Amino acid sequence: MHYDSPRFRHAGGAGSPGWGGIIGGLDFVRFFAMQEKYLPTEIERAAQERWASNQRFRASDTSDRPRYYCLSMFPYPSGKLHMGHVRNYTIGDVLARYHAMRGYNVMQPMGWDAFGLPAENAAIANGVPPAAWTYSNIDHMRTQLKALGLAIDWSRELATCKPDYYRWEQWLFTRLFEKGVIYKKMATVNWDPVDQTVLANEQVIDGRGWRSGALIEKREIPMYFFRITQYADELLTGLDTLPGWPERVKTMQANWIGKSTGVRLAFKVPQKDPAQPDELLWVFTTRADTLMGVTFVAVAAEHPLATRAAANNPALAAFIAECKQGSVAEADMATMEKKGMDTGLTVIHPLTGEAVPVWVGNYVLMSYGEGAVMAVPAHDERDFGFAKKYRLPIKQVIAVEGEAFSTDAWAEWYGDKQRGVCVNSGKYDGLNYTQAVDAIAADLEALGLGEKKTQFRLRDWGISRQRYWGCPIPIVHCDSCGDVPVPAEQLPVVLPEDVVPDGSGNPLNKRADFVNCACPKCGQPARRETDTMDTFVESSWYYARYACPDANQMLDERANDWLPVDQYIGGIEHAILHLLYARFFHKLMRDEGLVTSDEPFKNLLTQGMVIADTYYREDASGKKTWFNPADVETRDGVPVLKADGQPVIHGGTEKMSKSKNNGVDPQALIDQYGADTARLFTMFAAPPEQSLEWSDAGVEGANRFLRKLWKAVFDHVQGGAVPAYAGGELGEAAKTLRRQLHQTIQKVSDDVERRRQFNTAIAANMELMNALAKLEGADAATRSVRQETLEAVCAMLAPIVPHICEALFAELKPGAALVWPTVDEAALVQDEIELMIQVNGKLRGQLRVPAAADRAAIESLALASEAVQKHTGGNPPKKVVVVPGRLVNIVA
RNA sequence: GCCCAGGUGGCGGAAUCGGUAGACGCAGCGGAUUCAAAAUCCGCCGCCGCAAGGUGUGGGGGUUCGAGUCCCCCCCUGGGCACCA
Repeated sequence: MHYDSPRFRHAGGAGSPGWGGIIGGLDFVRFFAMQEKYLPTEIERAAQERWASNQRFRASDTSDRPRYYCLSMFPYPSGKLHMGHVRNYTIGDVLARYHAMRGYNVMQPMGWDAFGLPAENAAIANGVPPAAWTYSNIDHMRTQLKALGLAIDWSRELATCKPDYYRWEQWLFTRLFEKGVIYKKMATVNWDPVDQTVLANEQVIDGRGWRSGALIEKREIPMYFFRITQYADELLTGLDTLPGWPERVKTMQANWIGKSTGVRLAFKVPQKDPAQPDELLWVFTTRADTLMGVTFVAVAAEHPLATRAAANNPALAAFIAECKQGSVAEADMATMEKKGMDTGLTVIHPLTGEAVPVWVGNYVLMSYGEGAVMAVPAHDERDFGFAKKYRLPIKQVIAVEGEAFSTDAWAEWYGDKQRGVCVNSGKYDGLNYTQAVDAIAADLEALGLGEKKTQFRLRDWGISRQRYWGCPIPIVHCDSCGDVPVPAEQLPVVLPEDVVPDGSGNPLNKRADFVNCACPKCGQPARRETDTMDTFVESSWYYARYACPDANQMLDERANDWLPVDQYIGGIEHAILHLLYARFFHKLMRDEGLVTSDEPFKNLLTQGMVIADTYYREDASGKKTWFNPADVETRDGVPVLKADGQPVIHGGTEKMSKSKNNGVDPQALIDQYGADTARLFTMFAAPPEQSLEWSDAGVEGANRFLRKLWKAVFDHVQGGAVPAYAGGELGEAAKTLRRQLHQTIQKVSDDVERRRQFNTAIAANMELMNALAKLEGADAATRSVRQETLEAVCAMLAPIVPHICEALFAELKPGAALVWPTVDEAALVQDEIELMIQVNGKLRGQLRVPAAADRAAIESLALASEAVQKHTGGNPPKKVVVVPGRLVNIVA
């Protein structure tokens, strides 16, 4: 190959043309001596070297061209790229390159979400420090990303585990701590009593620790919290300002925030000593209209009333201890068997004055709401089941006309707010939901025992992690001054990188050089906080840092120049947590004067999951070992490990992840077929938003198409240079092909720009190429149409398969810029169109009519047609439906 | 359990606003080329049926001249559920 052939010219001299190379048109000279055979490895290496040496993808901070900030969610450096990454980053690259072809100043950065649990797990398994493991993974994955030929501005690369990144996060933490946006309170965690460590929810399997197998306990520990609930309303209403977000994501976020209006009310707790003031047990309910149907109250195991009752009740104490077993995950809490025990205590109903028994329920959580709930078994399905199980009374207080209530079984209408009317409720009888809630709330308020209240399901964001590999929380604990934030001039609090965790607690606690420090306030010896931050904190602001990665402050004015992100692309699994935290953080930064916009991401594309089969084996202790699908084969319908031929268990089809070891490495695909084939196949397999069950069947077809494209251009170029069709008489075949070409440009533009559906854009180009292959003739006019078509196909596919398209385009039109093709409206005009004929909605024939034919003409032509005569027996139609351009339906 | 998606040939998928179901590709089958194979090219390809035709978009019901698309109920798969990221 002649990479330095005489035809090769460097664009724009020694400067840094950036994406401007495309606009300037200087970059697209032949950089590759064309051969008949398609040689992806050579072409891709040559193209990538050119892009790197020209700094083609450098985004300009000063250009006056319109900007387009295209961001894909940064990866966790788990070791190798998997197909989910390839899909995500190719989608982003297609949009970035498309906009560059449209003349935008594009920024597409990349970085590393580098803190996190897998690095500690790897350390435990292999004895390698998380830092070294992470940096080596980053190096490998960067190489893999570069091999994909992504149009990334690598000068903006960042890694969240580097002090020059996380120092600003610590700086903001101290500001927010002083402002009261961050505060400390107790929170419940999974405690492994054997390993003496806090476990993540994913490390608790069936209520046991993943390594020790020990029964997990719930433990209360102090934690720092972001007051996200203070922004709940804005996070909710802000969704309405995001038309570029998928509806499903906005729905999920709105449901997660869960704004509800209800009534907060109190039951009096009787005092032994009447001189004591009344103690109140508060609950929140959205169904105050059913207050007269309350037959018991349930409190959390940690509730003070429960603790008090258990003091002289060993059975209750034992039950409370049982409730404290198991994980804190909501999915576990919601699916476990509902259990309870009577405390023997009663409280006083605020309106009736009746005594209501207090139960401890394992499904009530202390940290959510008031830690207590009122139970109305007749009108809440969960309470109904609980009451049946423990033979508690069920009192109907809502009736629906025409429906009969029975305590034997639950019926949907028992919980119906719309149709229900109060009964057995004294003065409230006959009131509907709204009227009853209003009346009861007013009465409670008059008694000082309640008021209407808006409540959110959203809880404050606890960010303390009892782990080593994370951003240190910049707090110093001083015996005399309390929790003291580290002053700005002492930041960053640097995490030592030579640590190897062993799975028992946070190793930072054993590092005297880290822990021991002087109190920034009084100078006395003090202890540094050893908890680190939730890694969601780093991923909540990285998008802003890309705009000014070298700033000697958290963000500078360049952040506002680039933000909000024009297009964010990432997995649908991030629909709630990451995207909600990032939106929240953006508002925190706004309120600190760091950014001016209200929302970080203008448009969002949520990529569907790439899923693959999971396989595992279980040892005697129940510990699972996961095997990669690449190492498993099926023999006689049974999955077995290739290495030993012994069976493995199929664990379902799930998103590719490190923990389930079902990530498929794209490297083999790239090595065998090249990056363009990998990119084309990934985009062709399914539309971006749809989940994709991985299979590489069909990769051959993608590669075959690129070889055909290469051959078509090669054959055409052999015939000598010819300008693209610019006007003049054409034969019927060439004219038809030109019409298809411009229909394709129209369709593909819409697919990429509006629909973001690249599989159909590719299919349309394949169809066009199939049609082109059938176009015969070597006359100048036909060749000019062929030239026009090949130029357009290379341009339309360039965002998807950039290496081959640039190489081919440089052969077709040396020195010219790759720009997006435009539709020639004149080429679209048709004289005749084909209509379908239906009789009673069934397809019975076709009809060719002049494009200008009116309804009456179409109707009479259709009625006269053989198909209609045959199926109606010549009888006059009852009705004729004419859909212009589509069909005629005769109703006989 | 709760919230959000999805279910179309042997397979991945298309059908954009209620109007030709199965584009495009894979696999398969038949043919050409070849000493042979690979590659390439041409043709066929939902199911039942010799055909005419019938039937068909997870299942059941409904609206409509007409439903993969809209409405109701059910089943299955995937994502999320606050310490995987």
